[in-house]
Amino acid sequence: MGIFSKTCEYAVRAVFFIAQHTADGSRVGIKEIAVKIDSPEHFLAKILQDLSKRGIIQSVKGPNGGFYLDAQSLGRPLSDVIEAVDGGGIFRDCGLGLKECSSKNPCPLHHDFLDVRNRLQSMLESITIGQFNEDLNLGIVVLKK
Amino acid sequence: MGIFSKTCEYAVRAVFFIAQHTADGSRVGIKEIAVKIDSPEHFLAKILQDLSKRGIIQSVKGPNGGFYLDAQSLGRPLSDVIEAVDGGGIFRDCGLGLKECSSKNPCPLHHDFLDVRNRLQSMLESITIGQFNEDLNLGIVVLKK
DNA sequence: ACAATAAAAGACATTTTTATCTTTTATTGT
DNA sequence: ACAATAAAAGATAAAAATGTCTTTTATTGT
Ligand code: FES
Ligand code: FES
Repeated sequence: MGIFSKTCEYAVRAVFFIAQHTADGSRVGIKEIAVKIDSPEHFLAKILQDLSKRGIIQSVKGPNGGFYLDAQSLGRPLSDVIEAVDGGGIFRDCGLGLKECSSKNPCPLHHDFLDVRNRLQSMLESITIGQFNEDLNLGIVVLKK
Repeated sequence: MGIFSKTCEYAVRAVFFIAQHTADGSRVGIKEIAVKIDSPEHFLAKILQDLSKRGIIQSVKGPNGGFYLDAQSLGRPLSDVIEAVDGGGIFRDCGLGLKECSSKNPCPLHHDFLDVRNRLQSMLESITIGQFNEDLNLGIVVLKK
């Protein structure tokens, strides 16, 4: 497994895809998303249901329904998606699994890990979901394979 | 879960503990290790068996037996333990789970992730298992709680 | 040789993650 | 109202990670 859970990877890829395809206010369906980001449809559906309940993404049922992002969602930092799915532990927890991670009670890796975690966090906090669209639309980045 | 699997966390904590307690050539038993690093004994036994087979740590059976580290093992970078347990994916794989992670086929996070991964890797490669002993012996770092 | 010791190995159980399928509910256009 | 649509919700299932227990093998000291 990578840094994030597979569930989280699907979530981020899906959110990017939704952002890219709904900038104009339209919606995109679960089937298309699943195919385009290469994820299992029904599993992804669960993930998006959860994100929808949390207000990270928006959805409407029925004809022409689907998932989309409103202005507020587009303005969220990507870290919100990560936290919603995997929790914020990755930004805070000890790399060696110790319960209390602090400078007063450091494990051998504490200080170095702090640096890595902070970098990861600030990177994911400093860019919004919407901002990725530019690169996606320019075709210089990709969401599949 | 943190950056590493729980299995990997146990492994690293155990290796540190072994290093600290066998600098003089003695051995330390699985029961003591498990208690001191707060891990399930039999599960940890499996992990250490594997590390022993791979030559990352050393072991001898029988009375006064146990686990220890020879000079070569003490000189290994910590990244060797991580790779043995979790594989090297964490240093190489795409943060969004794409199969081919490269600058020619980058996901939206590729460049930022590259930086984070490289930092993590160089940090884990640049310090040897034995080098952690100083801090451990000085009591300024800890392996439990 | 023998008994004690401690890791290695094997078998099994639980939990979490990942995945699939079916039914229900909300929405839309006619 | 009605039929079509698409997400929400529910029920299972498969796979992987994590954890426990028992038996076997190698080593040591006597
Ligand atoms: S105590 Fe381990 S990373 Fe802080
Ligand atoms: S393609 Fe995603 S991190 Fe490289």
